[in-house]
Amino acid sequence: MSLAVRSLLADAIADAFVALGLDRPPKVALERPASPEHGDWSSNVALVTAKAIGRNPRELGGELVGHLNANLPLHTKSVELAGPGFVNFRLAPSWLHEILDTVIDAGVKNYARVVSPGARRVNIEYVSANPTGPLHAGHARWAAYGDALSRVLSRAGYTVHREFYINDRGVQMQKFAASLLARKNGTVVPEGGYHGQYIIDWAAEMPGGLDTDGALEWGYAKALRYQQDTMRRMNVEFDTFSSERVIAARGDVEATLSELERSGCTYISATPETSSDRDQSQRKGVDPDADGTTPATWLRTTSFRDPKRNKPLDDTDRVIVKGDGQYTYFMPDIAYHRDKFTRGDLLINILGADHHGYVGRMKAAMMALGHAADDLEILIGQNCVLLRDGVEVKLSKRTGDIIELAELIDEVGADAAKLTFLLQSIDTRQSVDLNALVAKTLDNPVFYVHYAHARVYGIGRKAAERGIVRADRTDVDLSLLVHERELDVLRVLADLPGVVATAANDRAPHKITTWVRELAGAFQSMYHDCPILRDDVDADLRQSRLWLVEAARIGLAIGLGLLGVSAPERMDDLPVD
RNA sequence: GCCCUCGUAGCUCAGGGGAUAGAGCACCGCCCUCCGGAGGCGGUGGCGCAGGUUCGAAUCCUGCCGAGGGCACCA
Repeated sequence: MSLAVRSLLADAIADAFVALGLDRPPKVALERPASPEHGDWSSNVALVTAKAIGRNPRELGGELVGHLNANLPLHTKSVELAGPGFVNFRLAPSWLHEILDTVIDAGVKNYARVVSPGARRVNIEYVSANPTGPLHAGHARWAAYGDALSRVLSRAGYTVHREFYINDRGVQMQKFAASLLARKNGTVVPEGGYHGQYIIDWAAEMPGGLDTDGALEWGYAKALRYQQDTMRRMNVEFDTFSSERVIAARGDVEATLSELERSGCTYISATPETSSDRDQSQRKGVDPDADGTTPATWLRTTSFRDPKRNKPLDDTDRVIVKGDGQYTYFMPDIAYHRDKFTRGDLLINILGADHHGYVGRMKAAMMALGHAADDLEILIGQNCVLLRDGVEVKLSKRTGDIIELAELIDEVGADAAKLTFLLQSIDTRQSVDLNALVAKTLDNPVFYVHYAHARVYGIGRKAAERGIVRADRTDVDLSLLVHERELDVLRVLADLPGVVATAANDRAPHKITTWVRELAGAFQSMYHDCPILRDDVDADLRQSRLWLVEAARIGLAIGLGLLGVSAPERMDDLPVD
């Protein structure tokens, strides 16, 4: 596979340094140049190392090239010096035939299954909507992202546990129950209640005569079932649904609080500690009359530093037990994160940008519990803007203006919905035009990729019709594949292991989307220019092309699988022309 | 005021130290005696501004401008 070629060439360069009487370079980078004129593989090693050893980069590069040309590595046709000192390798197509062999040997199950250096047991929490209503279209981005990231990390050697947190206690639940009851009884929805149409619909469904607790339990069960059903219909999976109630009932909150207290990271005060308090290491006394506030228990979140930025993780300490003895929402959340560490050594949370302020304090809390700052990774995604007729649709359960995720899936299907949300980085705000997504589905990129995959099966069906059988690979001469379009497909396939590694490392599943679209494009071009089943195609060439098609199928299936998108064998609803 | 993310083609976005910045849509040309044209080939068109680091910056750093989101003893 490409990694094999890469390390083979890197070793050859390192050997060349030694042969020239120089120290072996600490690192030899090799990359696939953007322009084919720069060869198949390129190294900047001369540029990087020249200065340290007091040499001119072009001169050093020239010597390396000279040695490499006298001792050509496997597959290498020639080595050239270019630009400011790049060492460029021009390879024979045989390196791509080797890729083809590797892809077919490894298959969908094992090709591009890589082991990341940082791979470990990871717990990924995503979506985690409050059980007070349906999932809406705004949740879709996190569902698609969390699901795809889980798949990518898993292929990169992580052991993945997927999790959904249910906030089934607290005032939101009370408001939800009160809103249902108000609609049921025809009274006015209370201040701060939920106004969505779904409340009206659900209230009609709800049995009569329930008290607040009864309505709460009924509504909770309804919302949870509904959300879980929606996730299933989107093919988004979870291993665990964690209930705040269960965690609290187990006594985890108290246990966590006393652990924090024992750690010495808490203090009791009416106001947050100031730095001078700390310098004098004195406790601020109870100061009840300052402005009527009573003392609370604080977590010293400001005393932990972010090692990456070398800055404090938080700019003020945080209350965990209020003056009235009640926990803040933060406290049970800490207990939940503590619990998650039983199901992973690395925690990943996927949250919307509106939760950004929460990152530092939770990392600090985990450090107070003895974890490293890097053991909790909070991935903040920018929110998604939904447009209808070019106008932004505001989503709010409170005001009642929501677009249900279930409806979105009804209209466009799970695949189109997911791929749409996986087109771009979560660092960028995404605009999704619902009209375009729904009405112009033919423009949706999922169709292009699906079509490529279905076309592979189409070729298979056509071959069967014509009685053409693919021979054993050992009887097929893959070296007949020399057409640029054929080699392009193999070049893209060669990139996949690296793409998987980068996507995992950067937590960026959209890189898989970019790649799979590229493969689909290379395949379509190849299909157009390289006939396979036509009568005028040489029988041996046909056989090698059939194996190339199989490799493309494997790549498409892996890519789609990593995105959680289906890989159809035929396209059903062809337009009527 | 402070913190986070983003500013790349008319639009939606890739590219996130490397040599001539890519794709889709839109627009303009071609290509159906051919394996599914939901396709293929080509063209027009772009890194917000100013400094800095570097052999090399769309990419890293600083400032400014612009967009979005945060800064509770609410959840």
